Amino acid sequence: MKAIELEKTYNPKDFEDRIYAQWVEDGNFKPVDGNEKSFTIVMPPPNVTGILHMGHALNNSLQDILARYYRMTGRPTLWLPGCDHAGIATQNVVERQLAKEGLRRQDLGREKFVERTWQVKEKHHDIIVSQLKKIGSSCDWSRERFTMDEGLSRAVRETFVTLYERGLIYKGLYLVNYCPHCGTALADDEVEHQEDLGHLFDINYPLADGSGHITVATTRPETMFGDVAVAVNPDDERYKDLVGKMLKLPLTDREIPIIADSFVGIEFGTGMVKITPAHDPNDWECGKRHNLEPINILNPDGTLNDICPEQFRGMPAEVARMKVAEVLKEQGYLVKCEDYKHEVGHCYRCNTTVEPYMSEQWFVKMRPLADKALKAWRDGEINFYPKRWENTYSSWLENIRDWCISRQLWWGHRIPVWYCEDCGEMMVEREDPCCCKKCGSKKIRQDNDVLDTWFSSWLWPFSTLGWPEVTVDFKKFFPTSTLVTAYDIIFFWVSRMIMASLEFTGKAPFHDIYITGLVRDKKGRKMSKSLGNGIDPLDVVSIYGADAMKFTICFLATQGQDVLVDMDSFKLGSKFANKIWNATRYLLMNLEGRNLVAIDPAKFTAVDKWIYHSLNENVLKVRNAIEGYKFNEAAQAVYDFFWNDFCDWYVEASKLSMYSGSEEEKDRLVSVLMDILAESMKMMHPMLSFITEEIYAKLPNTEGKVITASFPEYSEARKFPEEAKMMACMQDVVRGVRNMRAELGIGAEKKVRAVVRMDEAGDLSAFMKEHVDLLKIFVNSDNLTIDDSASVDVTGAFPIAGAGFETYVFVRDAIDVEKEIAKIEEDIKKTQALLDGVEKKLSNEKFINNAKQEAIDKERSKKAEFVEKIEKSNKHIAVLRSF
RNA sequence: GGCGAUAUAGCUCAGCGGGAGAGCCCCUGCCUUACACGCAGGUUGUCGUAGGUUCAAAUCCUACUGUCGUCACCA
Repeated sequence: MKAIELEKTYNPKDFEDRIYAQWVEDGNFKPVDGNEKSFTIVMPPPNVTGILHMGHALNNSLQDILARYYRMTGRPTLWLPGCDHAGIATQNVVERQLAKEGLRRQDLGREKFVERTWQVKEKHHDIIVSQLKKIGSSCDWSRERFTMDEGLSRAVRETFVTLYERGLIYKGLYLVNYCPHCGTALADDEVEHQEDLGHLFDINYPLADGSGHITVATTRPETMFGDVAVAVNPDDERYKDLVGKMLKLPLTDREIPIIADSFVGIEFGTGMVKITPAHDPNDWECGKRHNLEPINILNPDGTLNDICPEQFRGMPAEVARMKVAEVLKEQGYLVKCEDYKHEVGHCYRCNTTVEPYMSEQWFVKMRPLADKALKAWRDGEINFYPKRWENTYSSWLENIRDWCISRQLWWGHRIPVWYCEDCGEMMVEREDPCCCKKCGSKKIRQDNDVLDTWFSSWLWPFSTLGWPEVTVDFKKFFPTSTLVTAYDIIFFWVSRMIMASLEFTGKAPFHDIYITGLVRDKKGRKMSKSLGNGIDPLDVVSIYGADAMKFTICFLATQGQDVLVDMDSFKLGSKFANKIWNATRYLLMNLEGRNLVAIDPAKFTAVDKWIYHSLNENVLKVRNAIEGYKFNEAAQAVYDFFWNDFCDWYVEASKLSMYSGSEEEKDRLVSVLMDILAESMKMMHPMLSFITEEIYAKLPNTEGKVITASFPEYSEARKFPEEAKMMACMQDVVRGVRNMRAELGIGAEKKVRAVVRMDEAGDLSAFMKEHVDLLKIFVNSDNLTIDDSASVDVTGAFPIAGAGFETYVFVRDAIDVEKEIAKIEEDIKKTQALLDGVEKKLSNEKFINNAKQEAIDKERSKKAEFVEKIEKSNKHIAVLRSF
């Protein structure tokens, strides 16, 4: 046959896009039919707020590796892609756009605003999809979903109504977290606590009977207009007599009582707390206990409302705070103001300070759902990798609170509840009603609020497969196999999916949860826009190629560790891909004039057996690593095999026969090389998808595509442990001589004479003899003898110790005898130390009695080895002295 | 404050009961007709500190110290 030419340099741009398009065209990402157990991943849907960052690249690279691997094992494999509408986040993006045009969403009106948001969604969606394609994601685009598409919207409505029917959704007036900037309520976990520098004010409240005053401490004096009481601890001796008395609330004409409640800390501040149920969670609870009517002092935009004295109305709370303090001071009520550090809630989307705000909202009763989710975990239905995240999961579920699901936004699933304006009837409906069910009036209006984004996301693993319909896909691919996600959304998403899935399908939505680390820069900082330390995945692909990116990520993705990268990090993958390319180019060149023959194990040389053995062992490593989510180990295994074993030793060894072997031997060897190469492509494909596909197509011994090929099996027939050991000995000889040459400065131009003296004539000796010509090349010798009868005179030769043999190199002239002796003596010292350790163990009765037999045997063989080495070294010193 | 993670070569990290490993860096030779994104050779570590368990500990346990992450916060 003719040589097959490969471009001189590895240039992924030449083929990545072409190959991706071909995969899509051939439907390679669609699950195959079959009775094998299916493997399913649903992609964590990226938000349509922007474009993908390195975190997405990490996440999707790992999912891609899993999908490609399981696809190659023959299981019907589905990786389902999609995007999330990301309510608040996307709405914010659009509102920021509008702000640049000097507009607010109210200026457009709900309908126009939502329309515009859809446009933004489309734009970002298209970018996200093109990015996922660029990085090589093998997801099934024909099944792509969006959280607001028709099917998913139906699932959302079904869920809402069903939960309502089951008594798990309720509406009520509660104190919720409210973001004045986003203008909506938030769930508890959407609030991030950050340390803020504020002030602690001590304010005097006069007793109504004029008998003096008490002092309360607060960080928020402006909320005093909502005060309904002052509380003290019932056990606080100082204030016992005051309980029940009335206070005059400064700046108002109201009077409030002093009450006793055990939540008040005696030690803290003055031991007296003003109670503002409408603006503080603790006060809210306290207020409920004492039947105190909350007084709301804020407008929805966070400014003070008409309940407050006129001079403060319309002021944002933070402005009012200092103003109120000022007035209090003027009037002599403020007695102290000191700087104070405390944790304050912020909106996780816009970072605005969150206000506890009393309003009517919809909630999901979580306790019953959480209990099911805890049970499923305890029953072993879900496994976290790494395991420690299970604590995070369980402790959150154990302390769960009801979930506020209504949002005062326009972008999202509108709450499927209608109110009759005539009779006040409330209807919770699967289908839009046309009129009031009770009075028949057509004057009905739908609830203005939309649902929390996560209310659609938590259905993702089954809504995307057609639920609530029991579709073919749902039956085949649910429950899914693995979820790959980052740890920052275990609460938001992972645990809620488990709850929803158990509630509605009766099954956990996935078996395994692989929690990735976060992508950080080289200094360990989170990648962020404000720091400007982010890396664009597309830049990485553009510079190094998609394979280089995925392989590097895989190599660095150790379970539970964050991944630290900069642009240069991806050289690792790039270099490896380049190596694969060049090795292939060389091997394909050598096809010139050759004929491929069937691989015949009976004709394997010992070195052939070794490389198959190594391939086999690494196949096992890769399989175990991927199945156990140890991505770095899988990458390490293919790297070691292909580079260190195949290229550095096997291909180098093959050159001998390639240049001087018989025609028949050359055909046989080339065939073996092609076989190993093809097997390597299959083994590496999940991690290096494009280059392996490109090469696989060029190999003369392959048919079809590597993406649809079978992943190599671990095979008993490829186990050759004896040959592997002998090869290791040969490598020892080679390394020994090369080392000596380098140390003595014997250049490549100078050939040496060498004798490998075997301790005995056995298999190892036969192996060395079989490969004597190879040894000559490896050590650059023109005269090398394998001597198993000690018949060759080695007087004056430089000795190198080995296990089962000694190597003598005739380089008398180059040697600095004293230096070499010193080196060997140093070596003996080290070995002696090891030997001492071993002997100590072996003479220890307890060790002999307690250790496993194999451990004892190992120590014994180590002892023998050390003794042999020291003996040989001593002999070699004598040899050197005789020079 | 609770919980959790982590501390191994100059850097980033594997290893997690029986002779210290990888990648990058560094040093020395080499453009050996696949690859200088390369080849060959080499250097580098009280495996955080102190105890404990064990015949044996980088590996298990405890405490401490540093770093990081989370949850919860008392006005």
